[in-house]
Amino acid sequence: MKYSTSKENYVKAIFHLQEAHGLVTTNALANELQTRAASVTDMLKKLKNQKLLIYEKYKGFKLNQEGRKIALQIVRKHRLWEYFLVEKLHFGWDEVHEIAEELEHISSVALVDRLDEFLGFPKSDPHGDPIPDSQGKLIARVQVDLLQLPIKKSARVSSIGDQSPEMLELLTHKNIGIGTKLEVQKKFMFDNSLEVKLELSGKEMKTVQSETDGGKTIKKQMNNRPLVTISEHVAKNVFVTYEE
Amino acid sequence: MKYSTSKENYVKAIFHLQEAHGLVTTNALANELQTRAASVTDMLKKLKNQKLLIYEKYKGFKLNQEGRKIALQIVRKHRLWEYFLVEKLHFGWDEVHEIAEELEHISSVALVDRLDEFLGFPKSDPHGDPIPDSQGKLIARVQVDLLQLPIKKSARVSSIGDQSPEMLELLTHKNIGIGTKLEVQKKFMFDNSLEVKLELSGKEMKTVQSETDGGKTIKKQMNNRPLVTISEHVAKNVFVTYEE
DNA sequence: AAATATATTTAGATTTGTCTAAAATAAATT
DNA sequence: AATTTATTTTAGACAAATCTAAATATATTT
Repeated sequence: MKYSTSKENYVKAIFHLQEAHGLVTTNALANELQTRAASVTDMLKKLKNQKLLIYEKYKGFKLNQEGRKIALQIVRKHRLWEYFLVEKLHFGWDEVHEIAEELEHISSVALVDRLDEFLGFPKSDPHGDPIPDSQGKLIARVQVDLLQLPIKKSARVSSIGDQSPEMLELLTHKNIGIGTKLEVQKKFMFDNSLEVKLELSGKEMKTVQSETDGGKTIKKQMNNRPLVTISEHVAKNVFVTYEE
Repeated sequence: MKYSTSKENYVKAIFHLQEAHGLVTTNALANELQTRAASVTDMLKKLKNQKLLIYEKYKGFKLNQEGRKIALQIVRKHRLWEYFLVEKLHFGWDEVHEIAEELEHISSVALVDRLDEFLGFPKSDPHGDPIPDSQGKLIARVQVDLLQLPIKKSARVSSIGDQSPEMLELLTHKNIGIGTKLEVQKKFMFDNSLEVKLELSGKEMKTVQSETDGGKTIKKQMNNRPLVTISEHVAKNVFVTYEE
C-alpha cells in the first residue's frame, strides 16, 4: 500500500515520540509536526481506519505492528539518504536533515536497497543513529549521555540527541563528531558543566566544515583545542558508548 | 518560488510538447498526463495566474521565459538522477524513468549541483538526452532517425524517441544502446524495415541486462548478432549522429 | 452558410489535508 | 466534590487538484 507524504510524516513522528515516551498525546504530536491539535485528531482517525494505529478517543495512541513497520522503512530511507549526502556528496552533518526529509518519501523499494548496497550497508547515519536493515530490524546500542559518563572513563561519541543545526554547529566548532574519543576530566557542581578531554585523530585535526550560503560554499577552520568545556544542556544531548 | 509536484508535472509536460510541436493544445496535454481536459483547463488558469504560461482561451498555449526556466530545471534533475541510477546504482536504462519521476521533484538546488559534480558533470542521460547545465542551458545536437540515415553511412546512436520499457527491452535484446556504432546495410521498400550492421565493442558483447522482479535481480544474456532487422516503427525512434 | 462534429471551458461535486471556533472530556486545584 | 484549567474532539469552512456533465466555441462537412 502507498501512503501520502503527510501520512508518512505523521507515522514517522508518532514512531519517534512513542520510542521516547510510550503512549503519544495529541498535543505532543501537534507540537512535533508544527500543526494544530484538531488536524492531528483528523489524521488519527484516518490512520486508525487504515489500521496503522491503536487509538481510543481521549486516551492517547501508538502505532501497531503494521504502523511500526512503515515507520521503520521511512527511518531507514531517511538515514541512508543522510549517509549518502554526507559520504558521497560531502554535505556537512548539519545540512542534510531537510533534504533527507524530502528524499525519505521516494517510494521505490529497489532504490533503497540498491542505495544501501552502493553505500556498503552502513550501520548508522552521520549523527550516529542506527539504520534499520531491509527487514526493518533496528540494532539499538547501549549508550549514556555525557552527564552520566563516569569521570576519567574513555568513551566514544555514538549519537546526538538534539540535532538542530545550532547544536551541530556548536559541536563541529568544538571538534566533536560521531566517533570522537573523549574523557570527562572534571564536573563542576555549580552549573553541571563539564571539562572534556578530546583524543583527536590526525583526520579530525585537519577537518574543515563546509557550509552553503546562498549557493556559495564557505570553508571554516575549526577549533582544535584538546580540552573543551561543555554545558549541561549540551552534555545531555551527547551520547557515548564505552567498554564494560 | 516553490511549486507543487502536480504543477511541476504540468510544466514539464508542456515543455516537452512545445519542443516537439510549438503551440500545445488542451487535449494533447490531457493525453500526455493521462488526465481529463477539464482538469488541464483548471491548471492552465493557475499557471497563467502565476505567469508561467502564455495562454488565451481556445487558442492553445506555451510556456513563457519563466516557465521554460522551471521546466529546464526539472528536466535537469530528472536526467541527472537517471544517470545516477544507471551509473552508480546499476539499474537498467529501462528501469529508471519512474524513479526519476519522483526524484525530479526534490527541491534542494545545492543537492542537484553536488549530484552533478559527483557524477562528473555528465552531458547526457542514459537514453542519450542532453542534460541542461545549472544555468538551464541545453545543448541540442543535430541528429536524424534511422530511416533518414543514408545507406552504408557509419553513425552512432545518440538518443531514443519512445522510451517505453517495451522499446528499451527490444533495443537491449538486439544489443543497441546509446553510443552503439552502426550502419544501415539495406532498406526494404515493402515495409520500410532496415537491415543494420552493428559494430559491437568488446564491452557491449559482454553486457548483460539486469531486471528486478519482485525484489530479485535477474540477469539476462543478450543477443549478439552483428546484423539485425529493425522495423519502421523502431527505426523512427532511434536517433543517430554522423560525420559531415 | 448551415449542420454536424470536435475541442475546450464552465459549473458544480469530491477528496485530502488543513484551519478556527466551539463543545466535550479529563486533569488539577481549591 | 465542585470548580477551574487544560486537553482533545467535533463541526463547519477552505484551498488544491481532480472529476463528470453540460455549455460554449471552433473546425469540418455537406
